[in-house]
Amino acid sequence: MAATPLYKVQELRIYNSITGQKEVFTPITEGNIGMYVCGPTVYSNVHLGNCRTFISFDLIYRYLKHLDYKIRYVRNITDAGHLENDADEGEDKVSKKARLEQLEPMEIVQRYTLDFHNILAKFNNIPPSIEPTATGHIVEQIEIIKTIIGNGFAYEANGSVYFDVKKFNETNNYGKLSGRNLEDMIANTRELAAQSDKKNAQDFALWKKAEPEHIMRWPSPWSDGFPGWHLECTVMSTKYLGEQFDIHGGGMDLKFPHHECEIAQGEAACGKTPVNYWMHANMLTLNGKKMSKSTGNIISPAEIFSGDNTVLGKAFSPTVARFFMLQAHYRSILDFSNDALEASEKGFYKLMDAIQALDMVSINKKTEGFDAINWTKECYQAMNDDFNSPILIAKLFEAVKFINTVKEEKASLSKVDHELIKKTMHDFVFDVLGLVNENEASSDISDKLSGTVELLINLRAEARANKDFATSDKIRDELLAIGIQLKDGREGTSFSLN
RNA sequence: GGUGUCGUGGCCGAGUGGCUAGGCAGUGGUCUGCAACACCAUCUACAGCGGUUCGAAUCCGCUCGACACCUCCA
Repeated sequence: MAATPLYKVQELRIYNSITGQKEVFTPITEGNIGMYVCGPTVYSNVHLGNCRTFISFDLIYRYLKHLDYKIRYVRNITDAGHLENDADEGEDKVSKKARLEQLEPMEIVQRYTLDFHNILAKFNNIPPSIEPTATGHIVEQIEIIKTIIGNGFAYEANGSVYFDVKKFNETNNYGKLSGRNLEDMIANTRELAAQSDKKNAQDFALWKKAEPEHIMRWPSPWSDGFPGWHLECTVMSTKYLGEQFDIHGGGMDLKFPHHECEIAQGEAACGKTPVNYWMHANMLTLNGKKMSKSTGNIISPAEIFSGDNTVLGKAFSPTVARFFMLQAHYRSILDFSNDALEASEKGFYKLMDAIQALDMVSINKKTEGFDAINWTKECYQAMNDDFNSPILIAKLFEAVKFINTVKEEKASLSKVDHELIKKTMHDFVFDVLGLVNENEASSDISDKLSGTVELLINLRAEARANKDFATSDKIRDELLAIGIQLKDGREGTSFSLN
């Protein structure tokens, strides 16, 4: 195996939500990583806010792979157990949608799982290693409930099983992830509804007895019913990654109660804390407020791609939307707007143009005006500092400026540095950031297109040589009108697709 | 009410004790037949008020404002 380049040996630091600090990342097994990310509940189409979280973790997944870690990435599909409302009163989200649309629950699940995969593929997300479903792990969920009851941290009441938070908190710490303490929570809760089977309002369901009208139900020692929402993640992460694993991710809004409950379940079942590094991706906002299905403050990926929404002035490609999101750090709130997206789009094309130009610049004996090795190191430093993609992108634009200067023949570039810049650019832009150069789309069409445009460029050059500027401008302007921009340079005319 | 995060220039968005963030937009120039692209130069900042410090956008306190979680959401 080749020697690891120096710039890869710098420590990777990850902000751990449970300690509130950036920590040096040390996997349980050297060279291997287990990562679990909470996936969607498939009862409706994903919106752009959902996508941001998965794009954030796609960046993380890609970078860890790039660092040559062997990584198993597990992301679940919640197809049962996610209740509409309060755990005592609510209806299962999938069941409700099925009832409303008069479909089988699994038809709902299939429809929105396909939508989810389709949209994430458009954003060029890499699929996870394993994508397990809650309904595929009912048996395991029943087993772990038995274990938790056996360990004394859960109780059965009227066919349902609840996690005994108060009991758990006597020996463990319920609230350590979200920074709450149980006494405060108890002091601040309203009186329990009279019909509740729970001992305390903080207790959460591990198993729910199904009401007669409830369509999704499975037999269990306690009742015909269905598992609680928090349980599936504990079961599936344990099954595929072990009782303790490296990284658990999800949206910031899952920190409490969902992830807090996962910690409690893991500790109650296995006697040890399940996760070493908790990572939370922040929200995408629209009009300064969180995108949220329940408030309707959302924009869908399909609307971005078609431009069919009142806040949008035009359509944007998936890769531009992805680039826009990666220009903010995953832990920062990002506000969506048409202006911000347009700014990102222009920057994105500038980046792509420079990468193309890199194939055409002239090579000299030595490099002047740029330290390619140091620049490469800085790119890694940015990503090693808790996956700081905005700084990485700022660094990439430093190279863009240099490439353009070389193109102008106002700076020189050596063969060795040319290769390094090219490799670093490609590694980070395409492999790590996961961007797609739309100019190089399908090669067959692309070849025919460039042949056609070359012909027009030659005709225009002849016209210009004859000072027939009416003809030359017509060619230029009409190509621009259909999205092909001609660029006159020292070496002749090139073009790009806008 | 409880817990937490944040307030950066026209817009988006990094940084977090002294050193240019970056992108978009603007202005002046170079290039061009005119443009576009590109390049060079340049302009708008760290919510407010105190404090610590040789030095604070960065640390501390207060005030104001915003957001998130505490019910479902990535």
